[in-house]
Amino acid sequence: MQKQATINDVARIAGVSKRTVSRVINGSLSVGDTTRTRVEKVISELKYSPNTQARGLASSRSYLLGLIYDNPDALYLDDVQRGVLEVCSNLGYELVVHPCRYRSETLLQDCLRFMQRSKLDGVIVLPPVSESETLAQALKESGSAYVRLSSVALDEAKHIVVSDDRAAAAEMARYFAQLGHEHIAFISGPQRYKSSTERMEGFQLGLSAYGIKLQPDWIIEGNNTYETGIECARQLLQAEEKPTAIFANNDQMAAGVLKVAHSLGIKVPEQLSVAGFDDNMLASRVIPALTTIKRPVRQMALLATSKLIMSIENNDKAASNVAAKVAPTLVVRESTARVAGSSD
Amino acid sequence: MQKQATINDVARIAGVSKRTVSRVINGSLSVGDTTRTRVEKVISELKYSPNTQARGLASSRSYLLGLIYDNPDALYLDDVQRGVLEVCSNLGYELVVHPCRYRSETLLQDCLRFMQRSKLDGVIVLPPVSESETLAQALKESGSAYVRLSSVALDEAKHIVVSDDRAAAAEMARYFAQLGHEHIAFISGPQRYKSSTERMEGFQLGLSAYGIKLQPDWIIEGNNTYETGIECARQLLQAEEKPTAIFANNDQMAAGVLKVAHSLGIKVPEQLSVAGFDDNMLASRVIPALTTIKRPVRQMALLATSKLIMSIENNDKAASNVAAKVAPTLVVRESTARVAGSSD
DNA sequence: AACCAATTTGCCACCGGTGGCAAGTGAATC
DNA sequence: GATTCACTTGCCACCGGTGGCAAATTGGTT
Repeated sequence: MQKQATINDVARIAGVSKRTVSRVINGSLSVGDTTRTRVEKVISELKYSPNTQARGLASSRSYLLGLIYDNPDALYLDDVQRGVLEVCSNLGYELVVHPCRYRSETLLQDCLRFMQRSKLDGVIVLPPVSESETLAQALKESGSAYVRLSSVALDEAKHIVVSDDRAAAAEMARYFAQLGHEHIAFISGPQRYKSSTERMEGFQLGLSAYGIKLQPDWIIEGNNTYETGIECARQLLQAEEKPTAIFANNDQMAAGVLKVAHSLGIKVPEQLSVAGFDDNMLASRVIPALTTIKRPVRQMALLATSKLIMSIENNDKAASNVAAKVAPTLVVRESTARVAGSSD
Repeated sequence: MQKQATINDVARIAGVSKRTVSRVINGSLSVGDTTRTRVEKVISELKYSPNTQARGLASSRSYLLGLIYDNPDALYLDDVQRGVLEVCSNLGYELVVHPCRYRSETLLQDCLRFMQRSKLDGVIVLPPVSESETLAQALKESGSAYVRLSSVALDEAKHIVVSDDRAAAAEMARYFAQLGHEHIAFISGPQRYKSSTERMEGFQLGLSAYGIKLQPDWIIEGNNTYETGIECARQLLQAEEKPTAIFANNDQMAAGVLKVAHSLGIKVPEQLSVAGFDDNMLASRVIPALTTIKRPVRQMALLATSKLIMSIENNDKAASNVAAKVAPTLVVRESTARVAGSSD
């Protein structure tokens, strides 16, 4: 357990003051070339690396980012995290993960406390927590850097990355319509989340362009889990009159639909078309592989992190200039087909 | 952006010295009851919470734990992370995640640098990085607290949580044998990882108890991904002579087997039994649902984190006393059946 | 040679806590 | 009433950096 070299050691050996060493570390302009070289040499010889806590204490920077989320799908979280970490490690930041309860009364306290306890330089907020305007407001007021991921443009460009779920859902509608489906059901996510309502509205809008209307009893609300996907699918598929196509708010629930269809002996896609939303790993693993909407999660994470770091490093304009919107795309696989008995 | 209360504010208002406030915060015994109460009142009125950086600087504690891993399965990582976070948030720690490259030359530097840069109090190391003895050695020498997750007991009890994958694989062997299978193939993980060899050896050992021997050309090495699962399954199932059962080193590869079997028109489990290892979310989603081995990942994470925090808080004996071993268990679902044509 | 501005460098206070030790307090003991 | 001792409390230095400002150096002008 050898002791860590300090800035004083470097200063002493290089024969300069610690203030100068500090300047070298922080890439200050006003350091003579010879001095800089000498100091850098000593730094690398001593394998010196500055104490982040001391640095943070003095400069109120921690090089720590936070990721705030509430019980996300494991696959989604993993994608996001990978993306964020990629940028972080390139730019010298570390990532602290922080689950929380969106619906808790103490969400605000909890998140703010988290930020100040760990002295984070900024946070990335995932849905559905990102939909909380009170949290966003509190973050803004506390002067923290933050970026939200969302399905709706809720904030200024520098604070948000949005995916146009509405348009994507409309595209799925168009695809269904073109396959000749008219009896279509939708398994929605919790209606209290914007991402759910966006997708539903987009889907309805898309269908209406073809004169198709979702019957109210063919809109069922799940909570985005596999289990509720199963429940909703049972309701739909055990009824007298069955839809020929089901669009689920995410891949997990779509997988549930496949399971129920299989257990009822309903052939997918011959008798029933099924589609999901996300295009996560599950979508390609199941049989038949799911037609779905690919959300560019990783890309959103990259954008969000870039924005965040730019706004931390006091370059808000640059942060605003990073693209703030991404477009999910339709991915056609095996779970959808032309409606039985229709020609094109 | 209101200013944060400091220890001095609390001290002034409570009419005590900051040293006393510090004592209250740290739960020191030698503080009078009346004083303590008064200070606590002020603390909560001011919503004071100590600055972790300053605290860390003075006491060399950061209340930050690290999670070190290399490209794990998303589902595995999520399970671990949830478990770790559960303990963390109860005990006032935060978690910093740190992916790294196991096979990189700079693994050691990278990890040590990570630890000292962020002044972590301790780290949890996941397989396969946990199998690196040089890293473990370096951690020990640097005096850092650490706990490894592994399939083999590589370290002292206080530094490790192991799952007995060998025994679990043997149990799968027994199960296969009892179903009457004799023509059995195994899709292994990368042989450079102990977790892979443990499972393979356990499986072989288990089979040998029934006089069954794995033919060399029915042992194929994948790399634990779905894609290699598919490749390996093709090799096995397109051959002249096919196995009646395939055991894959993990669920991802088992899912690949299901996909290939389906595309070749081989019925699972009627013509082919398939089993995986992990029991992650995927296992129950696929059709037919996978028979597999449930690894108590979350439990391992909980144990590891408890151990880690105990050993940080200087109670190594207690850390050693926390159970260090967990037993994965067989979960029978729909993908396995008695071999065709056999009675029991 | 004297002067000046621009550039480099150093000094010292400070960030917000903790640790060691001394001082103060009150009750018990003689 | 004086002495002792255990228990509380306060003082001050220190952790390892950064920021503001002054000092020193540099080189170009007049």
